[in-house]
Amino acid sequence: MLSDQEYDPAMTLTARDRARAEITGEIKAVARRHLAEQGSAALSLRAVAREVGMVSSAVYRYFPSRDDLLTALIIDAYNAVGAAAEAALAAHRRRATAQRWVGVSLAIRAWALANPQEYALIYGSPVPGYTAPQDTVDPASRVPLALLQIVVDGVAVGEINTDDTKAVPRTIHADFAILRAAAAPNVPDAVVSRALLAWSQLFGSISLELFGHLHNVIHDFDAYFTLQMRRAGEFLATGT
Amino acid sequence: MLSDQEYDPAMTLTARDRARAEITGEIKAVARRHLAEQGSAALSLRAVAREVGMVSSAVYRYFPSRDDLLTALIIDAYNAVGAAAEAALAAHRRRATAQRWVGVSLAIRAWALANPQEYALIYGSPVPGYTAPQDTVDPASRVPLALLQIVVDGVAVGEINTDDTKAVPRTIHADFAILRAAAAPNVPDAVVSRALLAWSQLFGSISLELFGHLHNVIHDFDAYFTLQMRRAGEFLATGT
DNA sequence: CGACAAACGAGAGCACTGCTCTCACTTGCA
DNA sequence: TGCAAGTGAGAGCAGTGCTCTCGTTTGTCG
Repeated sequence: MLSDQEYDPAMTLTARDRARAEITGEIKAVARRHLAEQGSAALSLRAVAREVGMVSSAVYRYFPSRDDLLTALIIDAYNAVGAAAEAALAAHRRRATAQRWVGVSLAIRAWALANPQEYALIYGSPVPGYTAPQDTVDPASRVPLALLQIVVDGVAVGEINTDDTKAVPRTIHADFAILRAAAAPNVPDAVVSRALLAWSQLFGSISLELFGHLHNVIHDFDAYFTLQMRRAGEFLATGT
Repeated sequence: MLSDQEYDPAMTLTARDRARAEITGEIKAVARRHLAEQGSAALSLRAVAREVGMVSSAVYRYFPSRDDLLTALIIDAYNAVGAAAEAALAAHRRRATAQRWVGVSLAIRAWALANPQEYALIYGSPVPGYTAPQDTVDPASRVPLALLQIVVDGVAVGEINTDDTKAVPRTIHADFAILRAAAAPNVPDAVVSRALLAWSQLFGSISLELFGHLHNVIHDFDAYFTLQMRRAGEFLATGT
């Protein structure tokens, strides 16, 4: 497959660089497995090093601290859930607004159920003392942007009720205006407000379920979540 | 004040029992301060012991493990936020349903802002490997019950729109029936559903704000939260 | 009242953690 | 070809949760 190799970016890299990338990836992969199995608090650099077959100090050549390793996992998690949301968004391209909301919501929840520790890592309590580096904000915004796209498209095709013209507080209007200019053209304040409310619902519903607050209250979580997101989608689109 | 001492329950306890209760309380108080200052992950039994003036092994006479100390703090946190919610519920007794929702919501958020680490402890990602002991479920249900009480009262006085009679899935109907029998008499399925959705909104909004997901999006958080809870209260009461 | 068991605090110790520093060795570039 | 940068190993430090043993204090019961 020589022709393939011509396009392989690894060709332009030195052997050392390739080794470095490979080992970095292996460390991350092992760390991700440990995270999934025991949670972020139990993630130990030394344990990861042991499994990779290195001594702990060697891992520090690749990640300057445990927090940096965790940051890498956080970025990966944001990208994974973001990709899931974007895929669902595309798959439901031709559906009505409310149905798209349900579709993307279900995709996000499915990812969360499949990767609960990663969900907790990014949407649960921030690791104490941990401040999100700038590298995380782009991946972190993929899900909100995907959800917002539903609204933007819905408004564009006239599928979203924009009758509500009640004024919002001045400061909020300013915040919404920035958001509108950046990612939500022609979406009026009331609809932005509904979208944020629906986002809170989605995030809140998944967290309540995953963190055990619906234990012994709801049993058929699949049916419950679908029911609630249908209602949320209807509310988002029609305002009722 | 001899007459006071007659009613002092400590009188019936031995000196050792009183000392034990006092030291237990002191440990908890120091631990709570450490929690508030550095978060749950940084809570160290040894550091607490040092500050209390004991050696670490002595603390184990009072709390069998770090997890048990954390559980005590969790129960206290649930009770604190529950008490705040109940107080707001009582204070807004005579207000309309939507206003009561806003009032109780604001009280819960105010508590969360004043005690962010404790909020994260109970509503953030569960400490990995930590399974909630039975002692936590009663304190944990105080907030949901207070919120549900708004709905129960609203239905009782005919202030909540109960026109929506759309059927919910059978399994969900069963779950709602249990909830209705236990704590929500005469509240129809659709209203229970709206209440749970509003609860998700409340919890989701506070978490999104506190965990930094609205950073650079919303700036006037007070106005934003009030606006959103007004809308949620309206939705809860009227279904629109 | 006096014995005995339970409760208690201190100290040492074990296995683990994140992280640093030093030392050899390898690799890639000038 | 030589030299600096990159790499891995090992020792070590300060901290953690937790256990065990040891005297001492305390409450109860014969």
